[in-house]
Amino acid sequence: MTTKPKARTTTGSVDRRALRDGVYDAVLEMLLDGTTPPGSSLGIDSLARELGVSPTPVREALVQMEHTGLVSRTALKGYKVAPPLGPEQMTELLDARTMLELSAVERAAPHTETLLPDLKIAHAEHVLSAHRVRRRQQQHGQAPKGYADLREYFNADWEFHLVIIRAARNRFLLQMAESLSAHVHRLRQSADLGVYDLDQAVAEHAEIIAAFESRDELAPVEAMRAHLAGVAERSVEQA
Amino acid sequence: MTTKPKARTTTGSVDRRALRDGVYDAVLEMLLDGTTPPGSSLGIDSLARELGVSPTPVREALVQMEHTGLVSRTALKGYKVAPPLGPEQMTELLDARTMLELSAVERAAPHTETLLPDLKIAHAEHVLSAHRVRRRQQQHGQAPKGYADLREYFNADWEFHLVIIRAARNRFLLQMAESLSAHVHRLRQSADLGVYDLDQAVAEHAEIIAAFESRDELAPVEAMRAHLAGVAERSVEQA
DNA sequence: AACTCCCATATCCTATAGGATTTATCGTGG
DNA sequence: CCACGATAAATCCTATAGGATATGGGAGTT
Repeated sequence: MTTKPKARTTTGSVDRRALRDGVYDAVLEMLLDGTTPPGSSLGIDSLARELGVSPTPVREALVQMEHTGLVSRTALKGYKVAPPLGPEQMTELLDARTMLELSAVERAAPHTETLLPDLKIAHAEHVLSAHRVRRRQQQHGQAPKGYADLREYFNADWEFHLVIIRAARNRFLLQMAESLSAHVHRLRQSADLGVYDLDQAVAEHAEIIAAFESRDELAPVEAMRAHLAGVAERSVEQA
Repeated sequence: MTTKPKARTTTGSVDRRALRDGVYDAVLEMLLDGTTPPGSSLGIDSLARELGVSPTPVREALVQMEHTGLVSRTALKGYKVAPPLGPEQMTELLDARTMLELSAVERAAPHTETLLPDLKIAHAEHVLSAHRVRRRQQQHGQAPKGYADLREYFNADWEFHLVIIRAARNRFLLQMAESLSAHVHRLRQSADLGVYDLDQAVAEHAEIIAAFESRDELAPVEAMRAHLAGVAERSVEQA
């Protein structure tokens, strides 16, 4: 499996991506798939052999991933998959996310004119991927099990939020949001959501857009607050 | 040549610090001293030779430092010191910090009883280091030039804020704050503050403590807001 | 039977070497 | 005098090897 020689040299492409970025993506995919149980040790040369590279880029990718909280390192002992988020940690995550996104909406409101087109595009992508997931679910009976199917939907959903955060014109807020994104994804992975969540999320996103279109200063904040409250409710519902 | 490349093994402590952590601290110190001009390239094996280690731990330390924003990496080109914060970036930083710390104060208010002792200790340390800096300034005439003298004061000041943020009992907020700390330090380094700022900061911190002691829910938030507004005012005053 | 000590294996951490790429310098032509 | 191209040095990126350390199992003792 995955025994590709990687075509390492002289690809002539505009990639400009070092090997460590590719390793980072591979490990991230591996973690988000949920195949690796939490607490299992991530051996460096094990990953190196598995990916067909040397330990050095693997080490760098793990260092980069350390700050996301998905892996934890113990000096001279190695890396291991971080334990799953407990109930109180989940509450903390939702709380921090709410704080951050509400502030972002406040700061994005003055730029509603330039924000709305991008937001509508992101919403369309979200709706489309939701349709696709629903179609897939109807075909395969239920529970597509393969997380890769939902991956596209999650990205579209998160992209909707990112568009708003980008409109806040504050790179530190954006940095914080990206720092939280991995945890948000992992939280949703653990919560085996059903098909109803899709409809509700899409509807709440639509209300956020409507709130922005109303040109009311407070409406978007309230719409986002309602949406995140719904997300929190649906998340703890699983636990 | 202030480096001790030897005798790092089996110190008996529970730290278990690998070499890459030491390199990280060394590079951080180097950057915060302000001796390295922004935009200058940080050669990997240059640092390796300078610190007396191999390139591998240097590389890992730089990867770890990449996410703080103090250094920027271009694939296949190397690392360089990040450009200094422009005026709008400074505004963004203060804005993000205000948002974060006000939220932290709100969440810390319910735990005032356990918070106050630690806060008073941190405040005492802050006052002490302020005295020390003032004494030093009176001796050396003015402008201690050596940033290392102010380093202790900055840490004490920031520790005061960290105590409050820790009391918020939200590890993601704390993570965000630590992510911002490097930028805050660098901002203060560029702003060559005078002795009056010390008194004002100490006074405002004391008012924050008084606000917590008043057992009023809103008072601490307002006190922190006033403090951060003062910090912003004194920062832009330099530009 | 339970505990301690010791050793073998696996892994991490650091150092060194080689291939690929970028940047600087120098010479030549317009 | 300026622009352009080729060569050379420096640097980055990756691979491999060796020393140091933690973990697991077995023998011996109480």
